[in-house]
Amino acid sequence: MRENIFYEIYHALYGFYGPQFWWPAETQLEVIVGAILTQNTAWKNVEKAISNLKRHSVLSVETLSEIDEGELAAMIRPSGYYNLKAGRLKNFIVFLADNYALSLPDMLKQNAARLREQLLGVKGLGEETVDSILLYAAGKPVFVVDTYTRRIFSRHGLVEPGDSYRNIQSKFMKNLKSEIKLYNEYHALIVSHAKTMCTKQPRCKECPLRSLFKIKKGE
DNA sequence: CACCAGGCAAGTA
DNA sequence: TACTTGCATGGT
Repeated sequence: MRENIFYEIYHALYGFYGPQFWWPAETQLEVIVGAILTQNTAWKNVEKAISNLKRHSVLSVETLSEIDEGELAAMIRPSGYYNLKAGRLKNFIVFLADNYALSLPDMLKQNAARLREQLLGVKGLGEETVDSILLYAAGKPVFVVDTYTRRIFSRHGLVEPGDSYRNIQSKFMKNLKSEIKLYNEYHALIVSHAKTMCTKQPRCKECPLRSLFKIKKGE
């Protein structure tokens, strides 16, 4: 009895890259801030921005709620789209104040489906950002879909290129047990794979997925 | 020099 | 509904 392909890929990636220890952050707030700052942005630039926030001691709910948006924008400048993202961070803090009295623990205790809907209502938080918060900050069993997931899995014919976010997400969640650790590692492994192998050396001999697929022509 | 990176919202047809 | 565009820095 052969396990399904979603598990096979997971085990192949895990065996090759090992545990990823995600999310790279010290606190739950740092996960949330990082999730917003990394939107269409290299993580290395996000690290610089977060480092600035720590250096100025503004990586707390209270200080973020009080800091001037322009000053905040200046600090996160290295992460790009800094005016936009300063506004998005503020939008989140205002949401937290209005709905959870600025209590991050209270927010993270909320029912996953309800919290997802609430966060999607915050301007600047889309599906990937929200699901990253749910999984990596709140510890909810929610699978995170990103551009790498789309690229790799559509290339291998497991999802359609035009599939909606929710559609792709449900394919993973139907084929995998609802386990936080599994979802955590899987998404992180996809990112690691995409960064280290997939884009740089497509179909190279060392690819851990090589034996699992007959790669479609054209790429 | 061009291109991309752990997206999202708003505008257009 | 399905495209297109603006947002912006820093690395390759």
